Amino acid sequence: MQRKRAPVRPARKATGKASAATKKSKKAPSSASAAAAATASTTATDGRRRELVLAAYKLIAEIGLEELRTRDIAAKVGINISTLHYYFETKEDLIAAVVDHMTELFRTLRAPLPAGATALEELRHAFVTQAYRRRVEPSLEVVVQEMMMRARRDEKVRVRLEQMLLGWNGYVEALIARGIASGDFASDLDPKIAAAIVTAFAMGSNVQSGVRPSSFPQEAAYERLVALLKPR
Amino acid sequence: MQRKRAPVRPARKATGKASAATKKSKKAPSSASAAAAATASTTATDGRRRELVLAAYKLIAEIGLEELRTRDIAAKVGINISTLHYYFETKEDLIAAVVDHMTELFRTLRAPLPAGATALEELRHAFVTQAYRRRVEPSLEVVVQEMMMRARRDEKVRVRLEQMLLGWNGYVEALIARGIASGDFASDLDPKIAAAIVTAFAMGSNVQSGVRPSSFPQEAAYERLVALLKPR
DNA sequence: GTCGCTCAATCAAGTGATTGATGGATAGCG
DNA sequence: CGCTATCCATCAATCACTTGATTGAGCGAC
Repeated sequence: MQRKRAPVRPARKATGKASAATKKSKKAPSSASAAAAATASTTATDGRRRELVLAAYKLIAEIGLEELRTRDIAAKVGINISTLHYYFETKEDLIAAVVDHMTELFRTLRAPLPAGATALEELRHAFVTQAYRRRVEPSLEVVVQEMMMRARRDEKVRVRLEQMLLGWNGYVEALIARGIASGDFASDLDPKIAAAIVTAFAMGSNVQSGVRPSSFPQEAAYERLVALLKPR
Repeated sequence: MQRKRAPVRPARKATGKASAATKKSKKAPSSASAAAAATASTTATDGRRRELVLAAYKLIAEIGLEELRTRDIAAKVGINISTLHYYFETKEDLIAAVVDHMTELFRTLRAPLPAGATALEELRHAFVTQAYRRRVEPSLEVVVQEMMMRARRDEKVRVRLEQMLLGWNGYVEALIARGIASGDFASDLDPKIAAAIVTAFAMGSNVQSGVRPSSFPQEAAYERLVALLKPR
């Protein structure tokens, strides 16, 4: 974003272009080779990409995007900076890949939901899941918030984050709609609006907890909010 | 935070210490001279400090803390970098001053509240104020969010932000307590918990709106949330 | 004449990215 | 099978520029 220096020496430009073109098609064979090699694939090309993404993800959680350096990411993986640039053309690309990883975590990392749970139980469970994420993967909410900030200026990040938020709101919306139908939630609720309230609260609650973790009554507030949605 | 280089040449160390000591006492005469000189004070020492803080504040809103550079701040004011360092020993100090300015804006920038408003009207008005701030000072919410992120790693910022959040929550809490007493809000509400819900929602609502401004129903959600607090 | 304010010049440590080369695996050919 | 042509993954070295901070001097005012 601030580097973008024009190529100094136009030599080897053909090779450069070729490598760039190759890189695009490199994502494809990953799943294929993984399926074929089963166990040994973790050290291959796909493994390196993943290692870099994981290292960047952890570093962002530790020191923030503001102080994230490509050298530190490479060092954490134990490779040279040029090797990092072999897998990701720019720092920006790597960050976008981190957002993908983060989104995947956000989607899959959930506390187990008892089968046959009612809508009310499932909405309560959404909070349990939030606490669960904080316990087993405390980096996640930090990285999410860092990316929210970056989304303002980085288009790649914005697009991905928008999808994540839409998916999350959609899930909660469907859940509340189901709860209204079953009588768990007040019948005069608009599912979309109620979902906006719940997700905005959850997000702002995490932000405030980041600044004043001891004095913000996160659990009680969520519990009370869910209760407010019940029929009166 | 990442520079902190030890002084290269220990020469003029006494002067350095003296200037540092002088700087602390420099905040004091600002108000005194301002009161004395009335109009001409804006160009004096106090004016420069203020100019720098305002320039930094605007730059943070435009490009974010991640890409904030002291050179750009100085250039925006039209002065040299060393002059910036004459007023603020470190970048960190300047940022802390920006937080103070931001907090002051957050406190004072409010849509006019009709006299004799009920608690319910005043809570609604809090949302009107939020919209008002977005209109007359759109930078504010961006800077607040940027600072929230930085608070994790910058103690000076964290302390100031914590105070701001406590003040805000306290205001809403008192407001809700008053509303409960007057019958505007449900009697079974815990003011502290309800305030946490309202402020967390407001904050998360701003964050989501930053990423997906068009699709997030900010107004309707706030309106509905306030309605949920009414007696049933 | 000294005190507050300012700047040109410079420092030292970065900072993202590039280059050219190298060891090793794989494929192609006779 | 043996030999070479590619390609993949990697790195040391370096580029061109950035970045927060410092120094020492100049200038106007009181």
